Amino acid sequence: MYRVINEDLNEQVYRRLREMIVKRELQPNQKLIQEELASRLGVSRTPLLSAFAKLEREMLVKSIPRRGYFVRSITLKELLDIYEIRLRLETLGASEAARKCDHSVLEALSVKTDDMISLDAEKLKVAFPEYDYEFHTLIMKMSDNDFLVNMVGSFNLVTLGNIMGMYRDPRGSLFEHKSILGAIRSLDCELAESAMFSHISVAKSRIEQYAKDFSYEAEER
Amino acid sequence: MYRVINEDLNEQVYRRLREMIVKRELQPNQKLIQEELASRLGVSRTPLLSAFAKLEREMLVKSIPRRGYFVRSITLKELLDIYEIRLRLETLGASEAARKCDHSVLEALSVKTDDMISLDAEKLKVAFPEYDYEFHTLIMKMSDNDFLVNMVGSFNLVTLGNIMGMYRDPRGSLFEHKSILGAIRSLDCELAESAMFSHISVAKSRIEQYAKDFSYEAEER
DNA sequence: CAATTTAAAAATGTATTCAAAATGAGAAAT
DNA sequence: ATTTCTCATTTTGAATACATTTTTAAATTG
Repeated sequence: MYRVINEDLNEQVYRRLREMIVKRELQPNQKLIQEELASRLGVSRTPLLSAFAKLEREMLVKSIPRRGYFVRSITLKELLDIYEIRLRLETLGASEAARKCDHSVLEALSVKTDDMISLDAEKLKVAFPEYDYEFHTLIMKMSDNDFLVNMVGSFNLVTLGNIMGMYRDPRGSLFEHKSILGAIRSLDCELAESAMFSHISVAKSRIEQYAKDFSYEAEER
Repeated sequence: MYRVINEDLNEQVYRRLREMIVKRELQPNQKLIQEELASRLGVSRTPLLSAFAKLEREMLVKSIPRRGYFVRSITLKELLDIYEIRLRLETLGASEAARKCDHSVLEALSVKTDDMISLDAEKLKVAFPEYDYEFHTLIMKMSDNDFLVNMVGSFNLVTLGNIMGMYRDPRGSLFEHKSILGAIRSLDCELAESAMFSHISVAKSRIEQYAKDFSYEAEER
């Protein structure tokens, strides 16, 4: 009676695998041995293959025919390429979000942001990545452009898996988030767009800086 | 001996299905009966399911658990949403293409464009869609941002399937293409970006106009 | 001892099978 | 005549089965 089945195994396996990759339970470049993974997840290889197909299209996994599926690793160049795209897409999203602003979502997000600000440094570091993903995703949702939600979602996911542990000061990001939210609240499209632009620009240069300092290893393909 | 196997059945089936959808051999909203399709393509349902999974992620197909897969139909709103995204992404691509210009690709594309211009109206109408897809794809390839190539490719595909037969005057597009190519040839990023912007803007308003004139049917979801 | 060959084991790609759910046609009831 | 119910048929979801290829490790060779 209470049961809701709008998710089949395919979908569940897909979500779980995605999570395992993003959280680095599955290492970059690691081969995904089908039997092993399937029994680990308690399913057969069949739903696994559909999940691989989806993950391949969002560049989280790579297929080499007859040799198997591998967790895709991202080079620094690719990470910056993604930021270049985010810079274009998320500004569009922010602008549209300001136009179609849903205040209940907006206020919920504001509260969450304030909550994060009041956390101590240690807790913040742990909780930030997931919050950050949600922040960006929800703003895209406010734009009411499903394609945008989809694409930005999968990019942020790729980003997420790759910048874990290279955040500098999450607190700075939080204040940038607040100004983006402020612009959306006042329905100012252009301001929202430029606030988002500088937010992502900062993140991007943070990565460039990090790459210089710690010579981000460019994994071969 | 001559055989090259870097494509498995999954990939072949995926490509073929994609083509069938874009070329309207499979109608929007049509249910994809697995056994039937599988035997039509001469494969089992297994590779079909992987193909569905990929097509679902690029929004060409929609899954309703326990009921099946359906060819996704695109509403006018969604089509315009896609154009909004193309406007952001392809401008980025054009700008980068001008920065990293590969002259051999550029000249090949220029020749092709001139060839199109010299076709008579009837032939042009037939040949244009495929050429147009190639034009936009190759420019993204010149940008050397794989993610961009991927995303724009799948969007243009969706577009392609939906604006077939609603082109007004392909010849106008061709001259816009020439000015984009000119800007890239002279390595002028900003000019390339703005030329691409106005090209896509024109296409977008053409669609808006078409929608007004012929009341584009907004298919229900 | 390194390089090559060979044979066994493991893993992949794909088809097949089977249980559970959805669909559809006809019978019964209102 | 329309709705509801029943049951056979179709279709899906997911596991299993099997042929082919890849990997591995041992055995052989130079």
